[in-house]
Amino acid sequence: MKAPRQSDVARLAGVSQSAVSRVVSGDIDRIPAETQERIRAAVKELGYVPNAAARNLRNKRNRLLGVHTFEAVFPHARDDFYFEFLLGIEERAEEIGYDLVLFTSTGTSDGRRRIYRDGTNRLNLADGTVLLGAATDREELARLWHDGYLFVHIGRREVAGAEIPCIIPDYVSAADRLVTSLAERGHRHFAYLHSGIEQEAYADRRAGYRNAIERLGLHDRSPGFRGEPELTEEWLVGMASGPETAVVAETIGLAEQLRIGLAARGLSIPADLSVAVLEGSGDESGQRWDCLVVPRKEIGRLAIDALVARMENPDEEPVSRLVACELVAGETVAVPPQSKE
Amino acid sequence: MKAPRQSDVARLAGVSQSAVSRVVSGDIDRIPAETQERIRAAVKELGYVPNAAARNLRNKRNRLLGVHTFEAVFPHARDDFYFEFLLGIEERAEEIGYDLVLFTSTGTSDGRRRIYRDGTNRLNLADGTVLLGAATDREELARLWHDGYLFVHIGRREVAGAEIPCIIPDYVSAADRLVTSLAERGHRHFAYLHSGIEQEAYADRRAGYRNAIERLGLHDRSPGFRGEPELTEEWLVGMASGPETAVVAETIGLAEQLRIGLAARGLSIPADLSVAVLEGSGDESGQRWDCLVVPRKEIGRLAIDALVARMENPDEEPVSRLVACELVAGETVAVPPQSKE
DNA sequence: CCAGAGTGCTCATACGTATGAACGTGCAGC
DNA sequence: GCTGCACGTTCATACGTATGAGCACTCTGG
Repeated sequence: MKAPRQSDVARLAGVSQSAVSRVVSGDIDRIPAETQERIRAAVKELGYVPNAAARNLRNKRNRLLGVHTFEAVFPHARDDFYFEFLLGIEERAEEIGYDLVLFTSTGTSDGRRRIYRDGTNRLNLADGTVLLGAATDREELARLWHDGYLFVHIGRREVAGAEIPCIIPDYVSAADRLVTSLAERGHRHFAYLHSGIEQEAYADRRAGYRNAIERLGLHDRSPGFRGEPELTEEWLVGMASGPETAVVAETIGLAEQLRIGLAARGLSIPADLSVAVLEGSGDESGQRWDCLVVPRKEIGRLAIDALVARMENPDEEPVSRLVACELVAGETVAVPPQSKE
Repeated sequence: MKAPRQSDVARLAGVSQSAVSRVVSGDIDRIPAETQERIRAAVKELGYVPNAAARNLRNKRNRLLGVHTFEAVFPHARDDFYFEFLLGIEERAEEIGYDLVLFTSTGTSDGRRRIYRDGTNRLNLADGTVLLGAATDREELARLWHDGYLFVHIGRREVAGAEIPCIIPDYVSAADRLVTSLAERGHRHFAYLHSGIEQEAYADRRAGYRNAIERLGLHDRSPGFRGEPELTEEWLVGMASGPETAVVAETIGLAEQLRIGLAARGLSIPADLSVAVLEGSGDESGQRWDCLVVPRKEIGRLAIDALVARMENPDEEPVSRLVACELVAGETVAVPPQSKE
């Protein structure tokens, strides 16, 4: 009942274990067809299957790629957060013949997931790992980097003293282009709705926004820009009476709040105010916001490719990669109202 | 840059490799606290992390569980087919400290996935595997069984000469109870809408239906029951004029067709005909069918448990397990119309 | 008829870990 | 002062594979 080994096959075929190994793993330059046949027949008869652990130990290669998220995957997959990434990851892994390990064993009682648990790094079971998730633990990232472990991170992550290779949705450029296109439609006075989230992805949006505002000589009066995430009454009043004709919101949620707040004052989008969102809007059938599209599936695929590239070229400097985000038109941007011209 | 091994730690701590192994893996009965301290310090200093491959080779245990589907997972996950199963699988694996391997490398050009590819069985990378999917390949299942590989299948699968351990939604009982509850509301004449799918899960539904019909002495006139899956004009006519007051449909799709066919004749559900479906209806906001609920998440969890149980008790006979499905009331069942009494 | 090259295969070893057996030391008991 | 034992540690080995080096043999060309 025990799984047959190469030596069992060898005995049956009347050759040595190394001959079997050569045939099984394709190193057959000096093995005549007839012997190969004999060995293959024996392999088949015994139902021999290579032992992954042994191969691994010997080769340092697994054809196994890890996926680590700092929270459970599937619950979130449903709200589309991880979903498209996984789709791309799975698709690409399948194409190039790798299996995927979902690191689930690393869960702690508080629902977070750790890479290092009592000193063990489960990740090194895989040849390399794609990390993702909003709740990235920077300390662990730093340690992983210092250990020389092979990984890429989806989304930009800045960690002092470590050069994390990332696949980065280009929010800087997307935000810049979004503002630019609003300016082209005549908007000069902008406000920015700040989510309060302190994370690279949001810093990038803010940078892109600021870039465009300055480059084009536009005017900005943003409560969020100065760091207050809430839509206060005062702000809404200011917005209604002030010169602003366009608002750039970081999230759909903020935009929705804004719409409600405006409606309460008898103002509507986009007639009175144009609103664009720096986030993909999904397919939900509500308001069709002018927004951007993060090519998540593509990013998943690229992450796998980056990982494999690094595996094949261990000496090369790891490098991050920007991925462009498209802007999509919705129904929430128009030319500025005449009343404010 | 190379990862430190136990022997490196040992040298630094001034002990032998085996002492390190003992401390690292918790076999410390005869190692005094002071030595442990020294070793732990060395582990920390070098950033030692156990090599998973070597451990696996030595232990024959991986703490890796496989998930194999005969089609790509994620595309289908979205329509909820795999989703809840995966949710349960991930959840339970996390709870008991296992990682998951998604077998993606086994894809073939035709989109199907194979377990055995040029003789190699990738699955044995994991300690055991959960198999699922509509498109189960029975030959591979049989071979896997004969190879003595450890697995469980989600959903009943019958393969000649092999006793596949399955986690089975109890469609037999659910169908029986469904008919029973219809009978309790006064229905005596039934028809059954047959999907034409030849698979155990549907055979079970049919068996349960038939059981109840016979046990309760009810009347059945089912085109589907005799094997024709289509809703023909004749059948609809027969249904409208015949004595039937209740229809049991295998799928939501069939039920929808039926509703449209009836509407075209001016008949409505449930006023003229009660309809219940032997399938979960999901959350879509359309018609709220009387139907059953397959506890998918629970089944995913049970599959993991069954797998682990078999790992821990290799000698015990593998055994399949039935999981009860609840019936949920919708808006498509009523008492029989007076006109047909 | 010998040097040299090529062919078909095997030997031996390393990968990193876990663990039963064994070894040496110190100490208690008689 | 010898026996026996507990303690702390190391030895030696096995897990299954891949591969460079090496061996025996055959053939070719000069």
